[in-house]
Amino acid sequence: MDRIDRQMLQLLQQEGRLSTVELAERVALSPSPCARRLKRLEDSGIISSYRAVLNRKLLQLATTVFVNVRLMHHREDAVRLFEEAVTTMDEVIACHVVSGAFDYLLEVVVRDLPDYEKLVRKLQALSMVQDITSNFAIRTVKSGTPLPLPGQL
Amino acid sequence: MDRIDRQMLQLLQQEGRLSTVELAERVALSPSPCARRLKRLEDSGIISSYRAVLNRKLLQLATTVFVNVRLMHHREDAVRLFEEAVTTMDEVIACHVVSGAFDYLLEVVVRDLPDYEKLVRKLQALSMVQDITSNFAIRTVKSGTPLPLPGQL
DNA sequence: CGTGAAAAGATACACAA
DNA sequence: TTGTGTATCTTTTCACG
Repeated sequence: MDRIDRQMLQLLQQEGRLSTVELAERVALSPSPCARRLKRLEDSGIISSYRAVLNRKLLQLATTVFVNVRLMHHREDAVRLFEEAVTTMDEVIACHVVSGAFDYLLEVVVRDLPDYEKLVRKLQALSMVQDITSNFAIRTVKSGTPLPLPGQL
Repeated sequence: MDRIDRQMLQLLQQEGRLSTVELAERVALSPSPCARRLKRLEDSGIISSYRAVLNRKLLQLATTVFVNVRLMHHREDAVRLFEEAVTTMDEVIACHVVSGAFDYLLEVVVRDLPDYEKLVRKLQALSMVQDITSNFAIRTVKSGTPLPLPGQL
């Protein structure tokens, strides 16, 4: 893992469909070693996948909400059931166990407020959920930025 | 925008490097119309980009923190300067203006607690920042899930 | 790591249904 | 609008220096 690997990762985070040849040019390498490095990065799991990024506005999914959830208690089965429920909800595109006053932070993407309300009701219907608090994303300043790769790996 | 387009988007959100031919097979179409549709989705901006997704643990970027920021006031120049500052901070991979008690929600990725502290100090050094609160991501239940595409577009 | 050549695959287009 | 076929171009792969 050297400077060139990091450079490749940086580029692929922005243009995931770069071919080996294009990538090679940009990192000033010939295609062969570039392909070898890329394969190594993929096989090792450092590159875990490639994804298309969609425009939410154009898809009428303009409403992003951050929902904080607190559970009643933290018995193992309640936790498991909650996480399974959340996993099946497509509107929830991210879910983290977090420190602080709440147990979970969910990132929710919906079309509009009625759809948001439906989701909230689904969450509140879960018996292990104590309470939830929502914060609407009014504007996105930045998102999906490339990861800051540590320079000394 | 019909069922096939949605199917393509769904697939590309999970496998961004699918070729036109592979994609065509999976949506039961021949390559030509599939390529035409894909081009349309790209040109229209519905597909905004393709990205490689990296494994944070393997890159020693295991610490994700959600940082809430409140500004002193909301004069236009203070807001602009704050957002410019945040935009230049590589550790901040997302930043939203949010409703609720705070003004901004930042998603921060760092290597460890010392690096986290450095970032907090950078934020606190900004004169327009009133206060910040951090919530650590202890565990990620789900993240980067495909968007829930509305079925009736 | 680089070069070169061979093989495989993808894209683009014209035309027909 | 989709399907077929073809031609072209690009990419990938691999052996070897």
